[in-house]
Amino acid sequence: MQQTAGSSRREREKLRQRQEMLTAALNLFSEKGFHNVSMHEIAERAEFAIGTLYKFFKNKEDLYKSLILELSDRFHETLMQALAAGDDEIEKLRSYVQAKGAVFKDNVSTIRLYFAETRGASFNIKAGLDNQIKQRYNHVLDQIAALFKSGMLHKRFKPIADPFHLAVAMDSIANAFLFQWLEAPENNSYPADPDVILNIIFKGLLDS
Amino acid sequence: MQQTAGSSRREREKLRQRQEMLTAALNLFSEKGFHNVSMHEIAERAEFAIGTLYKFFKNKEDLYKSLILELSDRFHETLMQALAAGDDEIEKLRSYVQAKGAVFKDNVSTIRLYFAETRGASFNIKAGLDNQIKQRYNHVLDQIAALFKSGMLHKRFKPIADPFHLAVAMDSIANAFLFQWLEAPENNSYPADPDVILNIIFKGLLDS
Amino acid sequence: MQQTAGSSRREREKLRQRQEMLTAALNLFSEKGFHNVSMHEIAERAEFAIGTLYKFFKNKEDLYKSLILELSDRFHETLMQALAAGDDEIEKLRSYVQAKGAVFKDNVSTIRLYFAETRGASFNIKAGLDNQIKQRYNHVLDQIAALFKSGMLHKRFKPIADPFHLAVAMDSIANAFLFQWLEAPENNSYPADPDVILNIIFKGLLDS
Amino acid sequence: MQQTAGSSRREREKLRQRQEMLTAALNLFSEKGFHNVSMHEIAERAEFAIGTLYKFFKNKEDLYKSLILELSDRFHETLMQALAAGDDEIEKLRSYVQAKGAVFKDNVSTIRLYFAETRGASFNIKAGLDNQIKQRYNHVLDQIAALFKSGMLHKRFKPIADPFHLAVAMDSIANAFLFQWLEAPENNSYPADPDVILNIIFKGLLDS
DNA sequence: GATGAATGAGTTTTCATTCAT
DNA sequence: GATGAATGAAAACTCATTCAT
Repeated sequence: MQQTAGSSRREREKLRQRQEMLTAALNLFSEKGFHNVSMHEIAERAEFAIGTLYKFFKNKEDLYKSLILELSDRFHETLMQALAAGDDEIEKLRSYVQAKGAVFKDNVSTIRLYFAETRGASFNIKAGLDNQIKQRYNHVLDQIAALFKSGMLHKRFKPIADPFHLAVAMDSIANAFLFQWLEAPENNSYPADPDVILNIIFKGLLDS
Repeated sequence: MQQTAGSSRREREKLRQRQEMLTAALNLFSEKGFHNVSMHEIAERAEFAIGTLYKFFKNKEDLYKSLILELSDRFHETLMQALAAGDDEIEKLRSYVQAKGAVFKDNVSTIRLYFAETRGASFNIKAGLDNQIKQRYNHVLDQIAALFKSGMLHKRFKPIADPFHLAVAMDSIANAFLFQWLEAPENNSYPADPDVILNIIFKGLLDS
Repeated sequence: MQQTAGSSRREREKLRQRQEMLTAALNLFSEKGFHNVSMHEIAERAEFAIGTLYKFFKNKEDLYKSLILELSDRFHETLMQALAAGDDEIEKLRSYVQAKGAVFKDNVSTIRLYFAETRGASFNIKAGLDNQIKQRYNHVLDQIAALFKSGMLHKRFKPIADPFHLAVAMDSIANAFLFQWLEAPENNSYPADPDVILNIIFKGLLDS
Repeated sequence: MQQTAGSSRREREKLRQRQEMLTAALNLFSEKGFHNVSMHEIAERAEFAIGTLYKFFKNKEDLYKSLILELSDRFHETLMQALAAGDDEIEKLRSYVQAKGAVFKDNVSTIRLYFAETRGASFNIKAGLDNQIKQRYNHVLDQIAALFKSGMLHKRFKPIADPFHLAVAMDSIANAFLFQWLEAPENNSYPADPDVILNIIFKGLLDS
């Protein structure tokens, strides 16, 4: 028991250290990009010795992948929960769009890094990572598509387009608006008001 | 005349070499990313000595910027022309969406690199470049927004949303669909059929 | 105590390594000149990896400056001490000339490098260094001039020339004789016998 | 005849071109030092194609050596003539010291380069050059020494030191004063007034 | 004979990674 | 188990030199 308890405290301590390293890495990567950050820099920012960093991550790529995966995990969970909240399809979709905006606002630097990855703009990392991220992303899209489909089945939405296409469309508009907002926060209503997005997608879907 | 011809042959020869270098660089960058490609590699792929490469581009960043600017030029022109073709707003927008799909299909590797830049996912390059690209991109968006506005003024479209937002939305859907297509060409109708996109945007704009 | 000792051993070890690098650099520079010696060469001669060299000196110029400054320090101190030894002005000047000869004999390769710098023949290094060295050199000359002046005030020397000019003259003769000796040690009496120099300068100064 | 005339005009033209190249090189070398000047730079400054430069000098070192030798030639001649002018030993020596100052004043940039070589401060150039220069320099020193010797033989000078030593001493004082003047022209009497130097050397030699 | 485009060896410097303490 | 000194492969870039036109 003693042993187990000790070991689990150790475990917790380890996890905390790991988190500190990942946080340092996240901030640095999002400030300067993967290739412009050195392992020494990360170790220093996290206040660990370089050797200790390598005890936790077998190399720079591994550290990067772990980081991205962790972020992906967090966002995925938040978005999936949002998709579940609300009574009908419209409410759920609004909840999703709202949650996405909130997550974005609260994690700008994180997001920039995340998009670098999901947008396929990152050549840094040799495949493999891509796939896990994409699968999760597709999972979200599938959920959204399911809502559109359900809405159509229940005749709440007109069948104006393939549900999956609608999911992709709605999410891409959200992303695009978020980028717009990133550059000129004052001119953009989105992360504050989810209906800007819903309007565009729904005006056609709903009877008028 | 002789002289002029000779001189212009030289010029043309130079341009051809420059193109070869840019092409080699484009392919390598889009395969592996800016930081994972060395100048030696580019020189080798282009079949020139490293020194010759540096005669044409004063450093790696200059080469990269030249490349991106060149591509941006090409796409911008094509898209602007497409926006001008067609009798009414709808035709012009369809023409744009179609042209965008075609350009994308014909320049997949080019595009991947281009998106890395326009999507802001690149930390590689010190500002400056960003701005030129963004300006051009905004120019296109403004043109599209103008079409939506004009359509609304002429009562052809319902004023369901801010015209610029609609422009951003439409273009982001196109981009998103293109990425989908990139990953699974067989499952996606877009680059072939522009109406998939127009449907989503227009169903709300038109009638009912 | 233990701690302090350990830490100071580290320090000492570091200093020893630094010295080894500087020594390797000194020998190479004095053999072949700043521009004909590569950092790899220095690292190799000092039996360190190139990266280790850069841990100690942030770049080639820094290494060079450190080296010159270190040498300058050493010589300056020795010469200043020599100038203070002896009962009267003549003894002090003889002591200086003797010390200078001894230093030269013991540090031929060092000296060659040092002269390259003090003689202004070096375009290698961007200002700054020059100034520190020149200041120190002028400090020595001022001391020597003060001795001549004092000798004149006490009527021990005839006022045949400006004291500072005499200082410059005496030191330049010493340098010139040392160079002569460098090329043909057997034909030259100087570094062994300081009076060869004093004779020339003093025969006019002293009553005959 | 025709041929010869043509050829000799050719010859003269060639020499003029060579001079232009050497002049360009001299200015650049004395501004920035041997290693900080590229062959392209020299060609450009001289307004010739790089290939043409290589027609005249087989490589950079050859160009440098030619330049130094040419300068050495010129100075040597001037100084030797000065040594011959004047009725007695004192006049000849004064003439020499005066000529040296004048040459220096008129060719500051040239001189800087020349000293870099004669002072042994240049590691740039692999031996060989050194020797020719040194021989010429020693030739001058020998002439000066001969004057001191002659003066002693004729009882005009007291035999206070070895004549060659005196020659070295006098010349080194001249050099030293010239360097002092280079740095602060206003504080130094030498190149204007040769007697400052003669005073120091002669006060002991003459009378009293 | 002049030209200057092309070459590629060689230089400085960085940084991921290892391993003795 | 943590540390950080040491490593050296690899990158960007320069420039003396050659040679086809």
